[in-house]
Amino acid sequence: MNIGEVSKKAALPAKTIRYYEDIGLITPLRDPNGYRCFRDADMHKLAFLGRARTLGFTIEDCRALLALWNDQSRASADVRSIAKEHLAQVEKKISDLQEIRDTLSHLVRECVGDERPDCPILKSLEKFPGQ
Amino acid sequence: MNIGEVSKKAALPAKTIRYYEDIGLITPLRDPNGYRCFRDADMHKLAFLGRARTLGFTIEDCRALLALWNDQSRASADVRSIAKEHLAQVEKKISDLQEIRDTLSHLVRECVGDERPDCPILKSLEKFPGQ
DNA sequence: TCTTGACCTTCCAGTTGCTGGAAGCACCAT
DNA sequence: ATGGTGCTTCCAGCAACTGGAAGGTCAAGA
Repeated sequence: MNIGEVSKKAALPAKTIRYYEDIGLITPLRDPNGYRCFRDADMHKLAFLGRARTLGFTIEDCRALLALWNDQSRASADVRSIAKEHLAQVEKKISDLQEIRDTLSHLVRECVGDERPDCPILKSLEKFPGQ
Repeated sequence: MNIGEVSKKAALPAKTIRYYEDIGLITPLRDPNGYRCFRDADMHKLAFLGRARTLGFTIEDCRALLALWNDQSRASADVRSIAKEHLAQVEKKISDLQEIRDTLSHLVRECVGDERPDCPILKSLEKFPGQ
């Protein structure tokens, strides 16, 4: 399989796939003409990567998960701890964003948004953080 | 005021303040010795920037907001539309993250996390996105 | 056979918003 | 004079790609 076909099947841009090769996440073979030649195992890895990335795992998380995936003797607990750690980060991010959303929607609600220059949003932004 | 004092008052790293000058968000004067010399107006702008950034506005948003802030004839509606747009992005991000959290916490709950190599998290990651 | 166009290659630079570090003045206290 | 802190500039790097240039390869059609 050439990169174009793989790109479609794995729903990843060709650029991204080449990048993943650059940083050593995958190692596709090469055809005599120099084209990358992807086997099923590569496809599998890319699908794995695509899924893990959409779940927000970092590239380094992905590298660790791939290693565990390839390790027949891995402990399920190792994988779980990576996922749990990541889950905690996601939850933190959600609550941070919720706080931001609340502040913003409060500001937007307060602002009549007309032609007058008087704007409560800008007024509020003048304040020091935490004040 | 030198950069150190400003850095403390505005709760922004000196590096960040220099960076903001580099990209033209602020233009502090200079003392004869070459040190940056911040006036109250600069402090104000930095406080504004700090607050807007903690609310997740991009630098370009901040540039636009600062311009509106300095524009006596601005319409409150212009500011409101930036804030609303940003609010929509924040809400989108929250719901994306919530979906991710749900998937992840489901996976983590499913996984017993023991010494055995059998791991439902890795199994699930094998699937193509959307399958 | 030639040409066209799609597809592939590599390499370099840019994105966002800083952050770290090196090398070198400036200033103040002892 | 010396030490320590604070200031300056500049260069490089982070994550995770993305865009674009310059060029090789392949299959189909005139």
